Amino acid sequence: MADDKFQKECKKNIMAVHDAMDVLNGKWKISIVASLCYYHKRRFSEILKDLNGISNKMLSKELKDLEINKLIRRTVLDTHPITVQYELTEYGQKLQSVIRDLTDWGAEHRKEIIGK
Amino acid sequence: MADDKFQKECKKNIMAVHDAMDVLNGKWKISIVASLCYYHKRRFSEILKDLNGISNKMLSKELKDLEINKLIRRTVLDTHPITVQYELTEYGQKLQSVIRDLTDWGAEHRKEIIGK
DNA sequence: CTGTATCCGAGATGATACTG
DNA sequence: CAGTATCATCTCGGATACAG
Repeated sequence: MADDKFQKECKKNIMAVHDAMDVLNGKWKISIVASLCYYHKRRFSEILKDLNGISNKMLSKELKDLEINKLIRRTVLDTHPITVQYELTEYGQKLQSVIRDLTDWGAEHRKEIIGK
Repeated sequence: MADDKFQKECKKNIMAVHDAMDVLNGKWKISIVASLCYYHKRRFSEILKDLNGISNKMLSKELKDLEINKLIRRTVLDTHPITVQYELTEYGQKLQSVIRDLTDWGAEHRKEIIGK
């Protein structure tokens, strides 16, 4: 029946969200994606400053995770000393609408919190 | 200069995202919101089934967190035995576009993964 | 500058049993 | 049915020092 179809649809959608969050878990990943989403190209030390409170160890680990999942691309630049540039892959860029929505919501949320 | 303004804008956006994720942290919160987003009204035991692998303890805790942050509303129904209904608040409903984007992305992501 | 290595504690999460 | 209580585990994540 139609109810059954609705159930399956919901279940599938919820699983999709869960799959997405599997890749984006952790305290910092989404913020990192956000940084690359807005700056487009960004260096290790720059991202370190973008995210208030993250340690270099965590940033290193999270970047590695994101790279493994093909969300970001890592490029070593031929400078002295070496610098490394990160950017979203075409695939990672598909998260832009998510980031923008979250930005809007987060900004509103901040107002709510401060308002109290 | 304009560059300065751009910087501030980026920083602000990244902070907004981080604020949003502060409320939505944890392995399950976004999936719970997704469940309520698609089902609109949902009972404790139903959500338990929606999210594959969550324990009742975690669900209880996450629901409490979400309620404290005014994202969901908890209603005790006068049935025998008692049943409890959860739903998004008007405020929580503002996350719908985030959820929908994540659903789309997650579905695509799943295809990518399975494709390998 | 961009990481890695190590140590450590706190909190997140899970399994199971239990209560109103 | 909707949780709580308890215990065990495991991962996250910070601090610090070090390396190429």
